[in-house]
Amino acid sequence: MLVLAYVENMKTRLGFEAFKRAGDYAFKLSVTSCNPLLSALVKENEIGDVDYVYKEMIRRRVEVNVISFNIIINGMCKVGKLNKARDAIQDMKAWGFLPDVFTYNALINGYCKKGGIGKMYKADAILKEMIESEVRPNEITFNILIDGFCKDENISAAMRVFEEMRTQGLKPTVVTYNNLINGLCLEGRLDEAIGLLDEMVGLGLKPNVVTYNVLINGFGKKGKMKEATDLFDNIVKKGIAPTVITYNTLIDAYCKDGRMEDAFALHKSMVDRGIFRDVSTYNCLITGLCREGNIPVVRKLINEMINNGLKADVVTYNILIDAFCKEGESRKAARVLDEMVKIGLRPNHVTYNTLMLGHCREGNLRAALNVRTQMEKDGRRANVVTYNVLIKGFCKKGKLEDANGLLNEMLEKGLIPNRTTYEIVKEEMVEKGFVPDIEGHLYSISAS
DNA sequence: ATAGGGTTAG
Repeated sequence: MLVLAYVENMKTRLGFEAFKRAGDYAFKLSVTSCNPLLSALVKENEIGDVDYVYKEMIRRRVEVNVISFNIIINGMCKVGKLNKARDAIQDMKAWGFLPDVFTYNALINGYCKKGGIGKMYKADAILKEMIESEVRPNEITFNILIDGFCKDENISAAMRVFEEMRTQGLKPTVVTYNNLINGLCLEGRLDEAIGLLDEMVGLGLKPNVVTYNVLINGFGKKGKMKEATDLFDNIVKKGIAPTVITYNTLIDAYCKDGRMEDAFALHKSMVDRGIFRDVSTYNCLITGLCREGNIPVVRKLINEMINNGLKADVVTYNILIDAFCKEGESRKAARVLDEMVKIGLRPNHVTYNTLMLGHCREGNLRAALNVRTQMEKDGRRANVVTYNVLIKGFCKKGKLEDANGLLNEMLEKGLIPNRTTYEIVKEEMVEKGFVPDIEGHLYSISAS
């Protein structure tokens, strides 16, 4: 069977083409080749093609099974198409398949990852729905929830899920501990993170490279470079192979600490270890160099990156735009944005917001507003950061009425002000005697 | 032939 042969050889595109060529002869296709194809497409994030294969499987009357549905539902959840996932669950029921633990885990994971307010509440509701349908959650279900609460900066809720998991007789795994350690690290609670590391070792669980990566990241972010470096040395001593992420994490920490020589030493040693540097490696180094104003070496690095077969990505361009803006060269930054569009990269919210911030810092509100128009033409809607940048820009120019108008506009659009919004309004408006329409509203935000 | 964790920019 051609489709399966291609997919097994990691030639997903060819497998997909063979699927299309197979025509209407169902006997040529079976679930044993369609499911691996679906699975490969999901891994490559080709959700449009997943949708196509799914519809065609139904149309051609390929026999589908519960695994087909689970792969499709997981794919939709991974790209945040939660409503589509729910539709697929209706389809699977109509076909006589009941959702199982894979189906529910995919859906819970989708809600945990999608972000937005109340997402964990929804994830919790699905857990209840799952239990009511007599599908038992497994350790993966709990790991997903723990990670979700940690990313929601709700460690205490994550700890409660951790307890619940044990009550259910499920044993925590390395992933469970990694999630919790990461949550604590991101909150700067490093002592507690180390406490959990000891606890997991005490239980006979072996920390893996991810455990070390999250710890290195946690200590690095706090500027505790001695500890971060020791952890890195520990990995090697324990015979655990560092990955490109381990290197990137430590390189980034050195760069932020202004230790560019140490960062470049690591960058060099990656070659000796046979670890391929990726765009992130270069982006970390370029950020560090830009901060030092060392543009000649930035150029050299970009050339090296291209020679290694890597291409600058949106993040690379965002770094360069930010660097020009910080030098008071927003017009040059605008040209960098044009250049990225020319080579086929689509600017994201960060790109536009960064450039707008640069214009605002130079007091050029017109240019900032033009960028906003450009961003909306590009189909990127203004977000909270966009408004924060503009509101602060107008305040700095003494145009408090306009800033007040922007605040109202932001609320009308259903955007939720964040802590930065609150601080800008407090420092730039309220403390200067101007009372914005939504002052009371903002106080309730700052309280939460 | 199906699920969970780690790095970068405002």
